[in-house]
Amino acid sequence: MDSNELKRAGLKATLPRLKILQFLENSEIRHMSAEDVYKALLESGEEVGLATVYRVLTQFEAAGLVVRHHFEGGQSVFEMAQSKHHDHILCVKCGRVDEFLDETIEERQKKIAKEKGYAMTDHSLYIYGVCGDCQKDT
Amino acid sequence: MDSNELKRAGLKATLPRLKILQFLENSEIRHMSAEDVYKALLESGEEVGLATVYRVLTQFEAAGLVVRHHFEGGQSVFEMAQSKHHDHILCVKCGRVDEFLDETIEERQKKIAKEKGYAMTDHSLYIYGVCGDCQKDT
DNA sequence: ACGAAAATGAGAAGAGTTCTCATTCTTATT
DNA sequence: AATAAGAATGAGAACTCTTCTCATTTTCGT
Repeated sequence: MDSNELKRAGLKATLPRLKILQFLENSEIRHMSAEDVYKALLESGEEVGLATVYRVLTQFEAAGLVVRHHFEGGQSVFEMAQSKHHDHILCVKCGRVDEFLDETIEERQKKIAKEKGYAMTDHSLYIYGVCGDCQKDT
Repeated sequence: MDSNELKRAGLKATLPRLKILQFLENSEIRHMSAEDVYKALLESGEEVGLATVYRVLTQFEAAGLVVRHHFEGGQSVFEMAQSKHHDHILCVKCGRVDEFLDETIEERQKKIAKEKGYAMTDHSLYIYGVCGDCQKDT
């Protein structure tokens, strides 16, 4: 029962929130825009307003349930929060997204922030390229 | 005379393009949105349409004269291309932007792309934090 | 089950950016 | 220097993504 997960996050267990959370948890696709979520719910017969999807995803983000990314292309993309932080490498041809974590890079970033006098709050690293499959397709 | 710079880039030396290029070259502020450029030109008495500013900046980007960044907040930010690549560290309070280059991080990224089977085309790294000045202001 | 407070849905509105198309400018050629 | 063809510009419409408004519905503690 996901309602407890919502309650723990300080959110009332409303139907739209439950549907969105379940959908995110069960989807094999890990990175989705608000529109993606909206359409997928529609197709599975669940009616949730688009404004609500945006609102709920923003609330989930604030609650730490999901993480928002700003991939190139302008729109926000969300994924279920995972125990461990990670960065992303994206295929510019097919849109595939892979994840990675590199401790050396993490360390270096902290070091740079310190050197520049910043109290680091966050960082985002995206590597863009052509994935193995797309390299084959000429 | 900047017109040669434009010609070298394969662009006709039109007045709007010259104005925008000169403005970018002479501005102390290095990172500016299309709207910033548009307004600054207006204030200095140079009338250039907003659509033209967007178009020209995109052309400059394609020609390698400027680099486009996607800082958080949705809008594109441009800076004159420099000889050396660099990444950015941004203050979330005052919007200040500093630049850095870390060879270790650069190397690691290439390594990760290779490991994941990607042909790397680009990457973007932004560190967010509170700059020294803003930490003082409580 | 009731009522106060919060959440939702539909559409309007807003921000940033691109598109359309009539007019103007650039440039290669006289 | 004048010309003509093609490219660039400007104004506003249009588009995309996202947030806001507000009347209606839902949630949840009592």
